[in-house]
Amino acid sequence: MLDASNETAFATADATPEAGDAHDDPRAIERLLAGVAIRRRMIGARQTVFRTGQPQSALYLLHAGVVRTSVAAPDGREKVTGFRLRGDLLGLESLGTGRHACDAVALDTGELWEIPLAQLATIPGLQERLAAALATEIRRDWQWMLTVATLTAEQRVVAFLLDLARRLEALGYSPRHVMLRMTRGDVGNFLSLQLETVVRALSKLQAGGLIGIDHREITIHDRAGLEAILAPAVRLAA
Amino acid sequence: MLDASNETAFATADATPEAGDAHDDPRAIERLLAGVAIRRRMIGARQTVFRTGQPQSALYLLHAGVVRTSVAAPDGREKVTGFRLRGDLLGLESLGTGRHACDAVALDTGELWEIPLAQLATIPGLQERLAAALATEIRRDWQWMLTVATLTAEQRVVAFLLDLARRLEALGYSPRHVMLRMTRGDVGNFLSLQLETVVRALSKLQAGGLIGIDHREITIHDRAGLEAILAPAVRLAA
DNA sequence: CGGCTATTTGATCGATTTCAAGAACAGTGG
DNA sequence: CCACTGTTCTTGAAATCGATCAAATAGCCG
Repeated sequence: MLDASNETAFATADATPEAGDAHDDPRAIERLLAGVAIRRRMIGARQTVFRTGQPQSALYLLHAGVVRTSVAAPDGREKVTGFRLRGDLLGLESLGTGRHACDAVALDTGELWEIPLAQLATIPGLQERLAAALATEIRRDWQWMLTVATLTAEQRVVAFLLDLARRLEALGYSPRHVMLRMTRGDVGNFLSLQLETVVRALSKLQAGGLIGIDHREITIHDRAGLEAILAPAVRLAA
Repeated sequence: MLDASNETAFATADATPEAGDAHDDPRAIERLLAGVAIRRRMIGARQTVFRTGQPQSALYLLHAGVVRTSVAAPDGREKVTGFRLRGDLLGLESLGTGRHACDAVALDTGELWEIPLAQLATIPGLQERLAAALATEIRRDWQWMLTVATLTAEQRVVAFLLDLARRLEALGYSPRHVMLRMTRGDVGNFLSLQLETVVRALSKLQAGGLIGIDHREITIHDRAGLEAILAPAVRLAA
């Protein structure tokens, strides 16, 4: 039978969609790449890793920095699909098409490890891990779809902060200090909110003493309080 | 080489997210399975193919019928992630976890081809195709996220109808007659709308002579007119 | 023939968007 | 080093689209 470890935890942590995938050790893929010819690429803020339509020649393992991925319609409508941190693979969504299917833009300076597509089949065990990484991305997307579709503006912002704090903590950073590398507009786009709504939600959380705001540096003062904001939805289960 | 037909068409047909993946011939995977030990499984309306948390032992190739996939939070909040038709693979999102990550429920009678996970590695060329299928699902999800996040209620309903019509046409059905196997509530959940909003949108389209409604059977009277409803967004590009 | 689910339409409400305007900040070049 | 310029952030006020509440009808299934 199933215990609470995976999917239940996944569901409980619904507001932080990636929680259930802790078994995807960020360093697992790095280990697989030992001895493989990898090109390192440094990247500066606002530089693009790749753009929609460009021929895809490699996957990129993000080794440092933060990258925003987004899809866009020809009329300019745009949707941020995620913010990628160290250990995340970029370009997975384009496998099988030959061309990139999204834009990937660095939000600060970073480092990418380039894995040529030609090498993929030659690395033992990588195929299975790639499939697993793709599946993880799908589950992540679905959890955010659920979050965006069912929570209020304030709850979404809280879910975003807690998710980011958790991911940063997993990478060894302080879970209390969340440095936003993206604009309020980016956050809003990701959460399907206007940037003013994000600002208001953050202001309200600050006014309530739950967080501190210093420009892009968010300090989490009351984690339990933040989680309580997500709880009303959870409590309905009782 | 790859011409512009893929991603460009993908972008232009943004309202019908799966348009760009026509190269994913539904029968391509069926061909790969020639000679492989496949168990067929018939399924009736409202029966579940699998549920979140169940051990995953196989992938399922949907050979007939329509299946609704959804994720849920413990408090009952639920999000429909897609409606699967003939040729779609079920269970991809769970690869690497050992347990199913969503619910899959048949909306009418259907037939599933069961591909045991143990067989996956033994079928030549399937690994690459699985990765491609997973990537296609990610792009599909992102396009719907974009659609839901940026279009009005009426536009979303139109996008849904056109997408379904296109997919059914690709399977050999009439592009004029869209048989909805799901409830208005299901459609609304998928589009992040209340069922009443879906009803009103459909009623308005019918009043405008664009479609005909006979319970779950939708007849598309004016395809160009429907596309024009999506056009205002597109026109902004000029 | 019930009993339940699904659909439809109307009326009202409200959370978020939209519009507006000022302030703070960051990057740039002189 | 500092002025300049454009971006980002913040807050207020008003408007709106879709949600919510309500109720009647119609199907469907057993």
